[in-house]
Amino acid sequence: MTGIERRKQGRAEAVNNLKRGLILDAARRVFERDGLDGASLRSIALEAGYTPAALYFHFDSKEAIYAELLKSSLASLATWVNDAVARARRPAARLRAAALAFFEFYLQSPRDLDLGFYLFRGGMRPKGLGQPRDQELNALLAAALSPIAAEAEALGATRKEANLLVVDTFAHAAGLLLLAHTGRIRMFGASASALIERYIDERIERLERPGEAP
Amino acid sequence: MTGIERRKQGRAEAVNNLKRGLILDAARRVFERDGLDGASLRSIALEAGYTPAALYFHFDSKEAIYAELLKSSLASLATWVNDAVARARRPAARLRAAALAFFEFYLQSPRDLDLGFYLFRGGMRPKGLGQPRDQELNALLAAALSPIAAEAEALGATRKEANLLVVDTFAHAAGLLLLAHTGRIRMFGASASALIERYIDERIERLERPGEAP
Amino acid sequence: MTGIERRKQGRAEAVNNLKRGLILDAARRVFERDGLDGASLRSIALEAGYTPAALYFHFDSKEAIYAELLKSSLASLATWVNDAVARARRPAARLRAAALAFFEFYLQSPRDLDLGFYLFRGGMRPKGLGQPRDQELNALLAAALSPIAAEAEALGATRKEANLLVVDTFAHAAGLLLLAHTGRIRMFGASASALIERYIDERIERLERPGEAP
Amino acid sequence: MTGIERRKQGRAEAVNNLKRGLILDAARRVFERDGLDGASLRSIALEAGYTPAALYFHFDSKEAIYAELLKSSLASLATWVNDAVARARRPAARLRAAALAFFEFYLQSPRDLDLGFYLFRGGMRPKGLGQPRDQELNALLAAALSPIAAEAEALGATRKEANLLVVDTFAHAAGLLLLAHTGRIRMFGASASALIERYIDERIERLERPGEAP
DNA sequence: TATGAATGAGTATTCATTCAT
DNA sequence: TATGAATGAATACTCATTCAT
Repeated sequence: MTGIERRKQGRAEAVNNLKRGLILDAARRVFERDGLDGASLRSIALEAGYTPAALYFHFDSKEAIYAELLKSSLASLATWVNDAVARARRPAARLRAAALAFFEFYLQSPRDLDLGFYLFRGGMRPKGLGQPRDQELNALLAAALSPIAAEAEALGATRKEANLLVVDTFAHAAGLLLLAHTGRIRMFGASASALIERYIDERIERLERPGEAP
Repeated sequence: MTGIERRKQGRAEAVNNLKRGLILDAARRVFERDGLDGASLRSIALEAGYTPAALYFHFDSKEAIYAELLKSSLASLATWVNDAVARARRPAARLRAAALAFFEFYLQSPRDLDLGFYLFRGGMRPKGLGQPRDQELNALLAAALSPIAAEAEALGATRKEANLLVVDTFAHAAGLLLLAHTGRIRMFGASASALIERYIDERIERLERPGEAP
Repeated sequence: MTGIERRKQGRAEAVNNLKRGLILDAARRVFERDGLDGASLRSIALEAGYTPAALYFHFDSKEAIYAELLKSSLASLATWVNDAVARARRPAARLRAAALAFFEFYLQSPRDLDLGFYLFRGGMRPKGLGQPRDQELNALLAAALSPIAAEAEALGATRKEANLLVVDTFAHAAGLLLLAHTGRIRMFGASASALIERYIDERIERLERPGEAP
Repeated sequence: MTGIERRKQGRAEAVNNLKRGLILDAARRVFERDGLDGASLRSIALEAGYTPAALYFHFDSKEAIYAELLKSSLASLATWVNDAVARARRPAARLRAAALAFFEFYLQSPRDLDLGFYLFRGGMRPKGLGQPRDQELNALLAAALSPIAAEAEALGATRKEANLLVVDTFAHAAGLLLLAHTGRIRMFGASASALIERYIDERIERLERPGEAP
């Protein structure tokens, strides 16, 4: 390949990625506007200024678009969590930061939560997004949560305890987010943020208290 | 209205309720068989031995059927929780029983969980099931969870603390159920039942430990 | 059922059959105009003055419409052949009449020939019109051809010889029709009608000539 | 044009023809694999290692590819028939060989028969493959069948009788092939090969019997 | 109370073809 | 010569809902 060709191809690839990105942006907007069920291939295409058929040059199927959206959502999540962790020093603070970052990411971005639930819903029904894709997304989620486990181990937890802490934290956060995003937490006069903080602090305290079972 | 007319009306209403019940049974079966997405009005009608149009004499819309299903699901939940509570004596045991019953109800009945999530999902998007219906369903959920609050107060918690306990328990259970029903809890080698028990026991222990903030 | 109800139902059924008939007529027109490939469900519906969705109340699928068309085409064929046979007296004349009627039916109605080929084409590919339907249609075709076999037996042929005569006649007629309807017979300066007549007459002559193998 | 230019052009043309051939090979494979309806331009292109658009540099349209395929199919047929004729000596045997070769070519190659029917089907509908192409293909078919006529004349038939024999033979063979390839000949417990042989032998016998009308 | 017929909007996906690069 | 992107029209079929009967 000559230099010119290389540059040409590079440019073409860049354009390509740009277009893919624009389509994904459109999908995000439609998704934001009409919810997951309203986000048909057709509406995504129109929002992006394309014919439905045109999307098939950039994505294999509607599900592929969803998967890509989820992937980038989970990537953002991971970045967000890692950034928060990086700003803290001591393990306890880092663990706390990771858990809170996870929670806050979804608290301020309901659509990402919807997407995440979509991933999970897929698992409820047999089809989902296809097994390989599913595993990839699971791995991304696990990666975003991994700092929690890592810092728990740094605080002296066993690998197993650390894993359980991840599960518990995820569960508690997910449940609170559900309540928060549907306005039902107000029914009880509670604040999701306050509750998740309290939950995490208790868990950390117990981790740090020596000579006690977790 | 004459006596005869009244009796006529009473009979008609009874028949009416019976038919509604049969339709709801059919809906439950379809829903169990095909999941939420596969449960079209058409398939519910056919399962019930009706034409789609006939259902509109008994329910205003497809959503109304869903709402009714949810209502009866929440009623079952309340019964289930109350029965569990009734089998225990001391407040701590009763609280424990209530929380575990809530969890177990949904653990063994994924379709009811789907319905519950559907209710909540409705809240995420603007439409939902209509505000009055929403409030009714919220009240039913709150009622099913009320024993938790009641027993917490019996253990000395303030009204506010009791409410927060309800929220926390609900959130933790919901999160774990999500993980359990999608098989993702296996990813972490954890058991949802064990985790919810541990969570509840800790909360109760803290409630009972005097002189400590919850 | 009361008399009134019976009459009501009878009327409803009549209307129903009428509408089915109108749709089939529309299908025939579209088919005539655009050929088999152009006869989409959509175009049939529009031609009939319906929305595509409406056709599904009268037919299960597009293929069901095709099958019905074929069925009625084969029924017409059978009637046509039987009528021709009935007008002749002696077996030889009846056989001749049957074979020529078969040929002429398709000679003057190219679209019915197309439909018939569609039935056959179905057999080439795995799918076809569904096996039960396929067998029903095969039976209709066989029935339309049955007078040929019957009269051959009346002329002294064995069952087996009679069957082979049917096959030969069908094949020769089908081949000539193909040539005729595509105008290719003119290439050879031949007349399909004359050729089929000659073919049949020879076969009959041989059947009648005693002491000779068929 | 200079010599160099001429050689350049010659080379370019050779490459061009080679590529056309490769595309046609791919088309044959796709066609064999997926049948006429499954053979989209897209799948042909992919099978050939091209993008769909690229095929338009080598063929005017999808129909043009089909036509080319047909052309080469008919050329194969002609070769096959001529080879068979060449192996026989006496006119009667040569005629017989030609007719049987025609039949056998299509008996063992259903896809070629499909293509042939496609050609003819085109004639049923107004469009077809375009008149000039149609005539070319007709001529190829006529050429493949010409030995039949030639040998018939060698046996003493007039030009006209010979032509009619070609038509009859073609028709009978085509009809039997239709029955054979759709499995319907089994319905009648008959064998296409046996029937075509018997038919040909009778015709030859009649040709040889002197003093009798054909 | 129930039906059967009908609508209109919608679904994802495929197709042959065109055109700027 | 070949590509990648795009089009526009088409495909069969499903959906919740309405309405005359």
